[in-house]
Amino acid sequence: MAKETIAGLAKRLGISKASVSYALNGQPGVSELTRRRVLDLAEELEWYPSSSARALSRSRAGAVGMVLSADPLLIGTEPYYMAMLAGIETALAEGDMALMLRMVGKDPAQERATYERWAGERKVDGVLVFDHLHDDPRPALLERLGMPFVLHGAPESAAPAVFSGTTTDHAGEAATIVDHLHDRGHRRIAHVSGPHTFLHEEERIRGVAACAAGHGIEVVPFEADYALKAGHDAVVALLQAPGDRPTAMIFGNDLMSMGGLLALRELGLRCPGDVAIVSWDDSLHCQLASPAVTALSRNPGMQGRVAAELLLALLDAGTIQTRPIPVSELVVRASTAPAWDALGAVDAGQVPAGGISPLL
Amino acid sequence: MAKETIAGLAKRLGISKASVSYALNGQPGVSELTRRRVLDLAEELEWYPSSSARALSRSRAGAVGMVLSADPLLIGTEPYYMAMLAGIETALAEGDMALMLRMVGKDPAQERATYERWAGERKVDGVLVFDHLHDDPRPALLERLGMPFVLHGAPESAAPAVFSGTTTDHAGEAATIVDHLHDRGHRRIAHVSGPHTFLHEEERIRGVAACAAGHGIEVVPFEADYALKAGHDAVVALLQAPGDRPTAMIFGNDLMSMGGLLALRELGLRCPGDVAIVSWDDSLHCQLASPAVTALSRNPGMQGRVAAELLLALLDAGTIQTRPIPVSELVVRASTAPAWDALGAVDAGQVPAGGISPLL
DNA sequence: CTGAAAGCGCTTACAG
DNA sequence: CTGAAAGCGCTTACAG
Repeated sequence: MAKETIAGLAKRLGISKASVSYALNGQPGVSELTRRRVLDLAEELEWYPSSSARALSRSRAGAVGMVLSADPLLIGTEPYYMAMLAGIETALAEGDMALMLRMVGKDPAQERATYERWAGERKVDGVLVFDHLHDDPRPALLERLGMPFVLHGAPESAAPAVFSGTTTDHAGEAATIVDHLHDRGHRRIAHVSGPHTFLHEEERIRGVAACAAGHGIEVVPFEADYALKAGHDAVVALLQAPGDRPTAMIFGNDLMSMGGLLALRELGLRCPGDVAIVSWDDSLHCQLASPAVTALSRNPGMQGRVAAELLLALLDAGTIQTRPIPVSELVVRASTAPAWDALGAVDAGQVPAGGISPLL
Repeated sequence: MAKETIAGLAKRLGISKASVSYALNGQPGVSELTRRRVLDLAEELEWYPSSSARALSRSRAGAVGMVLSADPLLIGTEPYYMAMLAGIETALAEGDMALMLRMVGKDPAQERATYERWAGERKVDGVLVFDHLHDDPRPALLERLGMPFVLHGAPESAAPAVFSGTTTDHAGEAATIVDHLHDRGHRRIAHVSGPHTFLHEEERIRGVAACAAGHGIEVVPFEADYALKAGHDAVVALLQAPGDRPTAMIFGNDLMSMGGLLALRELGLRCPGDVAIVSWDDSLHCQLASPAVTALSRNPGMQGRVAAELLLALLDAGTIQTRPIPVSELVVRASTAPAWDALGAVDAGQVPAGGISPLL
């Protein structure tokens, strides 16, 4: 069977190609009767218009691109990405847009080359950009390429009105975490962040410092790189440093939190007895750890959905807008249990009463 | 600046569109000098041929599709998928093919509808199909749609020569696991598998049974659904059942293994002292657990790469072939430590000496 | 080796 | 409301 085309349908129905097209696209110019006949025939034949022909004549690819630029190892172990992808794809599908995914290592040149090529080939109609960097070159590049984009996770303060993006209240998140640690009696804490090149890490650091200052809490900052090992090494370094040691530590993601926990065990320290832990990102890892780790639940699926919806609005209506990501919620677990509660859980690996069921 | 086209380049160079096209595509029909001039100009202008125009005239989309059909929750927490995606995308990019990703829930109708639409719209040139089912309707559907595909993970026994696919030696994997447990002295084991609708689970069950029979080991089969809770509940059910209880358990994936571990803790049982555990899938969860869980390392990234390469070969040359996935390796950890080694690690949560460093 | 022309399968003014 | 025609930007026989 030869592939059906719009011309074939037209001939079968004894009408013109134009009428078929109008009928298919819900445009005026055809009678209701004709429209129904076209639609019925298309369904009967299981026929769909060719996407490339459509793309060519409409000058619209019908797809949105996304470059995941991170250490493949990190991407594979960070549940964050997959959950966000799911949110993005679901929202795009509802808007009848396909998702084109490209994974490159932590190589800015490749990400840049991908955008240039996509723009040149008009392969995608827009892109989703993540992990806003300090002095991020990507907005300017995309602007120059004429490629619509949405920047996810810009700080509220730095939200420029010239392009679409989501914003996160990093200071608010920081306050949630620091307030909690203050409540638990901590007066000296360490903050193991991700690389300072990420704008959101700068904002978090600022937020933690500000809130801690208000409480009279001392903060020891420590820059790391989101890897498990980095969390481990940070703890070792922090605890070997001269001076009072911190009684609590904030880690920039779940992987580093796990590394930190491992280090504490190695050093024979108890969590939360000797050092409490908070993760700036929740995941199954935090839930399964012993002790389970208190974490900021950022709902990556919903974040992806919001970003995707902004891009759809930009492409459909040219609407440039900024939308705040709903505030994250702190899920309190055993790793920051108050001393008296923690008695039964200080030994890493002991499960505090009631610490399991919420998972199942 | 108006968008450049091939006609524009031709005019600038004073040659015909055809020559530009030949030069661009490395085809004969142009002098080396002309070819160079074309390529140089394209690079200077940062110009790329329109993908939709190309797709239309070549009748080739330049993209490959993949539909991830699983519980979003599972997908988000199963590192397996992301790692495989990375392998797939990398291989496709090398073959100059884009990856179109669609995520639908565990809904066969949606997966089917996606294939029908992709085929009708000629949106992708081929698809990658995963999780071979018992009486899987997808091969026949794709065949009918004329959509090239590669089926990943068919059992070696059931590898039909009519379409491309990768095969896994499930029986071999089963033997690796069962042999190991036999070595450790286990004579009664439970096998908590995924749903029997998956062909690979049937094969695993058969393989475990066969190998166990050879060793005189008794196997208690138990069907579950890959979720954390399922692993937990399986353990509870298995240990409450009358008769001798198993001294070791095999879980179909890492999530169920974690659930199983939680259940053991709840029940006050020791691992591996009372019950040893093996996971039929490795991941960071297995590595971080206490005790760390012995697991079959299946290298999802490489599996994705192999499947993608088969699809590229099929699309480029029409080559239908079957390729075996290299055998998986068993990573032995504390959860199956021999009794004497395990003395220091029986208490879930205690870290066996040397159990941490390999991670970091 | 090069040029003029048809074709890929749609969409969209423009007349009727 | 309908039809004939041009156009989207490439590729590819077919003559020269």
